[in-house]
Amino acid sequence: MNRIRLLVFNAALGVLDYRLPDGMRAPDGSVVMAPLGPRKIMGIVWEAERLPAQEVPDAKLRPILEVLPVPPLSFALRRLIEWTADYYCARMSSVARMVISSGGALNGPTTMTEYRLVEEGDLPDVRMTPQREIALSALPGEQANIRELAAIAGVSEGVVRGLVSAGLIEPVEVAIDRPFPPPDPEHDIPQLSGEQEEVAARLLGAVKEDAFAPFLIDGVTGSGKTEVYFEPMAEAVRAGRQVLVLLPEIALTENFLVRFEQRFGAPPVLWHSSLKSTERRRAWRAIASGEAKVVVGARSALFLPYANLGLIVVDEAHEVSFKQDDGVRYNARDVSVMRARFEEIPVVLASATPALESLAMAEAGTYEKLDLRTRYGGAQLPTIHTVDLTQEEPERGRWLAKPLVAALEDRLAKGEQSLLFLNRRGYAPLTLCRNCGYRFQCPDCSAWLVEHRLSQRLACHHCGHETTPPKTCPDCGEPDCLVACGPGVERIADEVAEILPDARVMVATSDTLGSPERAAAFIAAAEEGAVDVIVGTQLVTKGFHFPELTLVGVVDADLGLEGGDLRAAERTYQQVAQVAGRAGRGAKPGEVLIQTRHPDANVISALANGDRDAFYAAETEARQSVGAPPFGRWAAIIISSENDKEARAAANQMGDFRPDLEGILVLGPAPAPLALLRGRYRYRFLINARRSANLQNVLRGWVDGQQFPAGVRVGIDIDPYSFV
DNA sequence: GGCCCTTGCACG
DNA sequence: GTGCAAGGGCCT
Repeated sequence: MNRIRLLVFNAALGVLDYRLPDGMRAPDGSVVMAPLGPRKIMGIVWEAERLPAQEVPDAKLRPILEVLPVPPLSFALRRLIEWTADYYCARMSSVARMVISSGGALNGPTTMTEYRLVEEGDLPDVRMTPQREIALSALPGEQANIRELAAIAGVSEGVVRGLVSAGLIEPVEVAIDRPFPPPDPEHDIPQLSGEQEEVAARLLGAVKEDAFAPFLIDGVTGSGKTEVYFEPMAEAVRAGRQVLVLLPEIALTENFLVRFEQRFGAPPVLWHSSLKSTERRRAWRAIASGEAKVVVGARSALFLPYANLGLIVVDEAHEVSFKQDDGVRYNARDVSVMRARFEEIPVVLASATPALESLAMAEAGTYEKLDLRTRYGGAQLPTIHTVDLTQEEPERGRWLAKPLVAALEDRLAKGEQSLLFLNRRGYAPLTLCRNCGYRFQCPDCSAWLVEHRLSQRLACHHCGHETTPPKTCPDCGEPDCLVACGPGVERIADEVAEILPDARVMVATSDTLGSPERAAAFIAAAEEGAVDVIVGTQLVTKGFHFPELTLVGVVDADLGLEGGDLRAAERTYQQVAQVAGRAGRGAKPGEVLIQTRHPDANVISALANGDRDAFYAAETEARQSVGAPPFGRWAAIIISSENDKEARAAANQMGDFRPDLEGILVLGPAPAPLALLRGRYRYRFLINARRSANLQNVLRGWVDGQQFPAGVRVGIDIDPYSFV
């Protein structure tokens, strides 16, 4: 009997045994289809001794149906799946799902059908409807499958199908195995500075050695980190190996891609969540076959089945967006290092403001730290001043203090660019009724609706709920009584337009730069000098390089210190330092003005004095005193249900069985700061543990030992970044 | 008795 | 996750 064990793609089932039919070969890591009752299920062949399963007699085993025509998942990737599931208390099947993230890539035809609008000219005469009009105006230039087109146009699939049968949208066959142009490592080798050359040479050596080696590039903003890590990438490509570059935001890739193409003469293979299904299949197959040499992706690219990975680079490694939730709450920075360990290859974390955890690893000698201390091309680091808002209070309804206004006027007169940073999308974070005090709140979340004046809507930033702002108060019925409270980037842009009527102002947020095309257009406009003042969120804190930008204004440096961030001080430091780094990257020196109500706070004074070491020292001490990372560990447990009573009862029940162990402190249950999110009521435990404690085992034991009603969900977040 | 809904469990 | 069978309540 040829028994095989499968990790199946079903969270509840987990592991099932099957029979391998005679003559069929399925080595460990093979992706297979197996029968399950009347249905089919996908699974991965796994080493039986590493995957515990309930014993089942031979007679009950059914034969698997087929082995899918893709390379088996490697030994290293299987170990990574196991490690990730174990460390983050996630199900292995959920992690495996991120590997097989392109369902269609595994089998099926090598062409797919996409649809696009028929060219002008020979349009058949058809009945027009409002929905069809919307589709026709939204779809020029788009080509995708029906579901994706419907999503792009914001109409139902039926409308798109109707247009297909009416002959206004035509099908196009697209081959999914079209090759990607290979990057040429010798295309345009740059002239590096002495300091850059040294770091590049060290990394290049590591790629040649082909062994696990974690590096931390600690380079000031504008020091040319990208050019430095391009060289070991080129070396890996020369050796026929694949390279993975992780970037925190898609909006960043545009600028990155231009530089990449200049260096390598061809674009890299992209991987991010907004790829269309054909693009996704094509990239997945090229990655699995080894044809994709350089993959540039968001965090989800980390779990792809690279055939022959030789190097991982994590740029802006301090970024919090690397820690998010795609079904599994994992930190891409940390998992990258583990992947490199299993693959036995070098990994490079690059940042101007490394996380305290990363610096601690470097200090302990686990990571090799490589410093870039000077800006490339002789540019100077900007001078930084604080503006004390308690002394220089802007008038009511205004947010820019006099010194900042004067500096903006000065730059405009000189024809130089300015950047105003405020980490708040939209026009105003709260809208209320002047008459009765009614506040617009999301029906599904405990959060205010944010006014977006450009798009004329009130939106919840947590769940996506939207309404159009009414003319009268929904509570008291009073007309013209709604007032915007507090600033968002749109409001700051309005204020700039009032103060500087001649200035060309541009808002840069995920709302305005959401797509790669719009991001590219923004960058082009800024580079051409077609913009005088950029008002942006964290999206503009990194990655951009505008030589004429000489002034950076931080509208509210205290904003990040509020709210539920476990590393608020560090995050504020990083954001402000990063955005400050946008100033004076060309020949002209830069200036940074930080508006704050707490100029004496540790973070702010460290920023103003350019004294990073002082900040990190103070932060280290603060973390040490409360046992926060890297000195201790945090975990969060969120219990949620659509029914508040049920959620509270479950949380209290969890509380009754809280672990009482040396070295583990359990706080809670308490309503989570976002007590209602997407219609679910949420309660939270925070767990602080000594490094030596086996935190994951304790949490698993605690959670698994309990039964809850069907509607209750319990989520474990290891190394959480926020309280919410 | 028939019908519908909920619940529990198998599914390898 | 999903389908099916068993059990219970309630209508005809």
